[in-house]
Amino acid sequence: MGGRPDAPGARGDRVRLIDVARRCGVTKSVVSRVLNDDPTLNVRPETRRRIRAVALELGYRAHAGARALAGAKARALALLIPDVGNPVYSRIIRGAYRRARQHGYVVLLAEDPADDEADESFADLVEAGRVDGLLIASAHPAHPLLSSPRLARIPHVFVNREVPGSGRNIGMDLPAASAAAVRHLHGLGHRRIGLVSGPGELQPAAARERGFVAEMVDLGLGTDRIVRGAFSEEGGAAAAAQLLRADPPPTAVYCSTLGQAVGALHAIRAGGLRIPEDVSVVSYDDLPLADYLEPPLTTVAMPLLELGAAAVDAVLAQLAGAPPADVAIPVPPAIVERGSTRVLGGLPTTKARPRRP
Amino acid sequence: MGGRPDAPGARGDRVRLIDVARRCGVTKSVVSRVLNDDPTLNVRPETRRRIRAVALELGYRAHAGARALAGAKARALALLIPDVGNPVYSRIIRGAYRRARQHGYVVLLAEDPADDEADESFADLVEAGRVDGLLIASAHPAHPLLSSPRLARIPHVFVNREVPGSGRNIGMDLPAASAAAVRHLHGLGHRRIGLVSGPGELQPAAARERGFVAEMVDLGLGTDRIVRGAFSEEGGAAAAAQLLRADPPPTAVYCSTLGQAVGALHAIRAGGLRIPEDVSVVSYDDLPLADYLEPPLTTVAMPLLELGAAAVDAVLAQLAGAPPADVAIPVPPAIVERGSTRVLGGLPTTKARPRRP
DNA sequence: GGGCCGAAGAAAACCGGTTTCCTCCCGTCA
DNA sequence: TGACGGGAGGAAACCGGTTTTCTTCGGCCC
Repeated sequence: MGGRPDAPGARGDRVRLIDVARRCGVTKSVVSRVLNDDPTLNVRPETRRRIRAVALELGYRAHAGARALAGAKARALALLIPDVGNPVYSRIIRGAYRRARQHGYVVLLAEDPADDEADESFADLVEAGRVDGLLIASAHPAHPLLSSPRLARIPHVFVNREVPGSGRNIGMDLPAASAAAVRHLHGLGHRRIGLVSGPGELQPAAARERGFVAEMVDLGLGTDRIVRGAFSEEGGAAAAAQLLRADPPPTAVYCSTLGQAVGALHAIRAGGLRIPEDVSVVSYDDLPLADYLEPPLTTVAMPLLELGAAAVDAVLAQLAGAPPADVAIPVPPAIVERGSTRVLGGLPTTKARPRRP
Repeated sequence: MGGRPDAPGARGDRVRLIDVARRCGVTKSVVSRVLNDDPTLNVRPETRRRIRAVALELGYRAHAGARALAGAKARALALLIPDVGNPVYSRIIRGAYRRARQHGYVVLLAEDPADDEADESFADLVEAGRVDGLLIASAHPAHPLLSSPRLARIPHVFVNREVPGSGRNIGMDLPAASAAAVRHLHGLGHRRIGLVSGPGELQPAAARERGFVAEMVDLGLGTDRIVRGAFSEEGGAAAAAQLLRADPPPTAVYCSTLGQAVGALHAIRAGGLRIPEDVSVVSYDDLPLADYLEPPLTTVAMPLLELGAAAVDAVLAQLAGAPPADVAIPVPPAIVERGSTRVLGGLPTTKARPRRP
């Protein structure tokens, strides 16, 4: 062997495929195929072992750009969320991260501008070849991306807010969530149950509303106490205030988001009523914050980690060649009981018969 | 011109540099240099114009991987945040996004595991060549990355939580924030002011505490009402409860995070006291949620958008060859007055003094 | 009219992988 | 003994940019 002009850190001290190859006395093609588990490759187990060991020892990591360039996958997915300030997404994000990592993928989080900037953002990620697939959280129907033909060229799914007819929806059982809330309140003796719903054009708002209506009807209750408001504290406050103006007012309110519930608590109290003595409140979305509201809020917990994971699975399936398909998360919603609900007219301590007032 | 075997979408219908070049009748080197504003290039203005027009028309976008591979920059920065569920980061994120975009960069958000997985996460982003620089939000002193020699090889800054001595801190005027809160309370007549502080080893907690102490001393007030708790609702609740056990208890409390404030409101009420009649509460961090707490929370608003933008500027400066340097955001904190503070003994309705049960 | 110069662009090497197609060698079988 | 076959790995093209070096051409000067 004549000298060794190939110091490990020849350039920029990045460990390259060829560094591993040289150190093993093989060519880079073999190393590449071993590390990628190419089934068509024939090597001695000993060589395979050695390559793996050296790669590990040197801390080799493929250059994502080079890999993407060579026609292989970038091994990255983008998760587009509309508002990074909304903690609802944090659990979805975590679920997605973990599952992606298990598959050797990275999830890049991006805040989705959802306006005319959206195109730019999309181009930066997809058309620049940074990612292989897209998880789109909470796309509203007017989202510019949805009407762009460019979207069709990359595998993608919709999470947390369905796009009807897309055949790419990863959804939870939203109607079941509403039904659970209604049943819970009904079990506590409530009959006049109001709904703080979301904007009519948003699919998940509509789904929760449908579930609410269906369960109310099933229980033989009236469905006229429904007010729609924005998915925000303000929206919840306004909607709740309007519900309370009904005569007779509801004895219980179900809110479509935790943000709305925060606003509703505020409005109810502003109206001179107590929670839960005068009005019980249940909210969709279980978040840590619920524990620290006044009073702590009873919620419907959704399988968000599973949702994120399932979305990753679905995109990876598309990448593997499968046609897109809707996915329903089988985990059912669960009521998390806290202090904002109470047996109708019941004392804090008594056993109160919930069934027939 | 013999036929045209170069259909626009020769492969995978991606518009390549060479597609633009052919259509302009020049070579790709010229196109590349025009689009990157290479000052050493000599072309006719007409050619330059034509190239730009064609690139735009075709919607050309450079492949990030190819670009990174060719030794140029990937034009992406990673923003590592410890908890995507924490809305504090959302404004920093937005500030960073916007500034980065202005410079033609993309910000990739990643949740920083801050444990043994951190290495993997780092490797996935940095060593895979996906990003050119790192914005590290809220690194705590024991963060595995800080002790890794690999960090030194990539431009990076610390945001929102300083790493003493790193010379890479992008910081706000934390002591000024505390001072503003204290002055505000002092102006309302409060003298016994408590502090719900954060974990002692966290730099920002310490900074806020220092500012608090300094201002209290300046005003000739006692600084013995300081309790440290975790940066969480639980931590705030526990710390506030302990403050209230003092004799005499504080008439006002300043909390180091909004999460702690939520817990503190809870604990204060659980102790049978009213806000703001019995205890005034101010919190660091102004977030939309503050408006909807019971009562709406008076806060100290920090220049978070500016912080994110400044962090991007700093990393880009490092990329351009400048040595790393600490940066102080010049924008001062501002008090946002809401319902949780009141003149000491002031009486909207009554004078009530539940001081001694 | 030849030489020189600068403007305008062409050519080619290279980045670090992936992948397809070869080659070489050895054992086996006819 | 020679052809064959498969195991083990080598060689090279290619991905889409960037960057350095080279060429060509026209005009100007002497």
